[in-house]
Amino acid sequence: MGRPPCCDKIGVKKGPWTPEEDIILVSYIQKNGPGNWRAAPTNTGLLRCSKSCRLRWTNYLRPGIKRGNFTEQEEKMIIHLQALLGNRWAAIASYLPERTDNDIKNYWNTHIKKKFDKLQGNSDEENHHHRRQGDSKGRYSSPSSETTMTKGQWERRLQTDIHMAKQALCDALSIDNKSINLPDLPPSPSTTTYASSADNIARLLPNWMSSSKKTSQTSSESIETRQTKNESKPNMKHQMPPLSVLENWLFDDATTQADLMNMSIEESDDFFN
DNA sequence: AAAGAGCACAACCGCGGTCAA
DNA sequence: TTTGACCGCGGTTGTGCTCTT
Repeated sequence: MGRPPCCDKIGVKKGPWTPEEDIILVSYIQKNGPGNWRAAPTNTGLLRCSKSCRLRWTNYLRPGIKRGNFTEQEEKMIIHLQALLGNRWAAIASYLPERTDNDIKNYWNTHIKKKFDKLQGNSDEENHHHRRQGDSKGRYSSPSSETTMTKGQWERRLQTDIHMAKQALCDALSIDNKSINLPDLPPSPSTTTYASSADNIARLLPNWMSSSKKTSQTSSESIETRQTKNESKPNMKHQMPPLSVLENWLFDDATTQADLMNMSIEESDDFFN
């Protein structure tokens, strides 16, 4: 069909958000809740497209977002979840509720990927395993992109990767179960720039915390504020299973996929040697 | 102190999925 | 069944900041 860009209207503002714009958007969401982004620009008078409003909210203004450096445990989680899920940052972010998918994606691209690049040539297994993740989109979302691979082969390869990733995640979980519960972490050092601190908005809007449905909203509680309106529909990001569920799935699922695993072992020889 | 390089991250772009008419 | 609109996601880019020379 060819959809025209959503932001090609004349007069739609682009670029960094100003504090004033943030306040307007937060005020609007405070009244109406997140969702119905289409109506946000018209109802608020913001010269922004709906997409930009949604992105600004989800990546920055939303309560409960933790900023600053990633902890070692978070990094470990990201690495293993990425191995498990591929570049599905939103899904990964659902297990790190205080981090946005954008943050995780950026962190992966700027930090973790470099670490693996450095390891190239030193550890074959690591390299094979993780380098393959880099083109996961092509492999998983578009099997046809590999010209010689049949659908069956592609599915088996996917199962193989899932199996390997599960093993890796099992290892990580058994190494440090504490990390699963995302214990209280010391406040991360926030940067000084405006755009890196959502607390600015909270300060600008003193009623924000108190007038929301949950009166005393802590960082973790704020996750529940996402369960509003539009978000009643199934959405992995907002119906995040507890990590114990992930653990159970990891261990229980192993039996149900026994056949596939056997198949995968043969396949895996091709991929990891 | 200045200039260039590299880094970090906010924001944009384009595509796919979903749903209603 | 088709079409169009909206939403969400992942990849990519642009820009400001920091580091190095």
